[in-house]
Amino acid sequence: MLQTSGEYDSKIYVVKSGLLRSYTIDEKGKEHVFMFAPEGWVIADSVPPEEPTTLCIDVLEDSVVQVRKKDIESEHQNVAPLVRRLLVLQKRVMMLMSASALERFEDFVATYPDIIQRVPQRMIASYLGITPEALSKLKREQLNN
Amino acid sequence: MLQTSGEYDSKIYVVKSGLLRSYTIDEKGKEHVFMFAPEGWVIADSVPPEEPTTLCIDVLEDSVVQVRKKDIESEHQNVAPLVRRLLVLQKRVMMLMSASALERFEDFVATYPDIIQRVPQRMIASYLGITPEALSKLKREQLNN
DNA sequence: CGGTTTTCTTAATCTACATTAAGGGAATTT
DNA sequence: AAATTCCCTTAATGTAGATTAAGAAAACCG
Repeated sequence: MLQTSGEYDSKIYVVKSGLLRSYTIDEKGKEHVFMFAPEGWVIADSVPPEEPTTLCIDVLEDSVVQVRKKDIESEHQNVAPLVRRLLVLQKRVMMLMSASALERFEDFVATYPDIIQRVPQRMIASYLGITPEALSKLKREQLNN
Repeated sequence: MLQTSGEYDSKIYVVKSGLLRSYTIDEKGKEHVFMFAPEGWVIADSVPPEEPTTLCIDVLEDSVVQVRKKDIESEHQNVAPLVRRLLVLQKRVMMLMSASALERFEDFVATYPDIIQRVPQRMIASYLGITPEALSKLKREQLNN
């Protein structure tokens, strides 16, 4: 566990190897996966460091992680990764609003084929915004067609 | 209409006055509002300028808009607005995944109280990811409780 | 190894929201 | 002012996915 919600002075985690995950826990105790971060990725809560975090970040595999301070100054040489991240989130929002669970699943498989092998189904379901039961049904229907 | 999907060399629009909107149109011809941008806001498609746009951007009120080139270099003095935008999208994704339509509506009203007055209900419904009919019902139930 | 825990699946029932259809009111056009 | 168009609402019915409950299969563990 690298970060729970409500903490201050949140960091940026650069994944050298392994697999990290960020998520929230709602009032009913249900987890909602925000993103997965395999090697080469960066994961962080976008809140400013002086505000309490909303995301939890934990480790799904043995990992080597570089912990970096949120320093607006030191980041300003490259906005490119931030814009890339914006595009990913833009697409995610549009998929959640306009695509069915099956379409979102197929897009996820196509976009992150390696992650499927490495995390439990229920976390993929959570990322897609559906229950593990619904995902299980989806996959069966996909096979029968 | 400032931008339709499929165009190249997309711009950044800085809203001096008035109200802009970005959205997609799906295969069934249905619009999905991605965001509203009143005065002081910036609106853009996050795709790199050499790739085709996915969003349409149009004008909901008479507006004064500054059109800016997407120049990674010229932007790099301030990453703060990009991080702020990331936080907005992070929250939007989590709301779409974990909150009911009513909760999303109440959050929208609390966060953007001025926008409600200025845009048709069906666009707010679209932003929330529901139909105008569902929003209409929601509001009635909200009054009766 | 057997026992416990976690993960995944199946199936029945339920519910939030979509779809379809219709009507009414306000604004705009002729 | 009649006609057209746009916007919002109501209500009936339909459906994707949630919930609940149960069992099977795999992973973990004493």
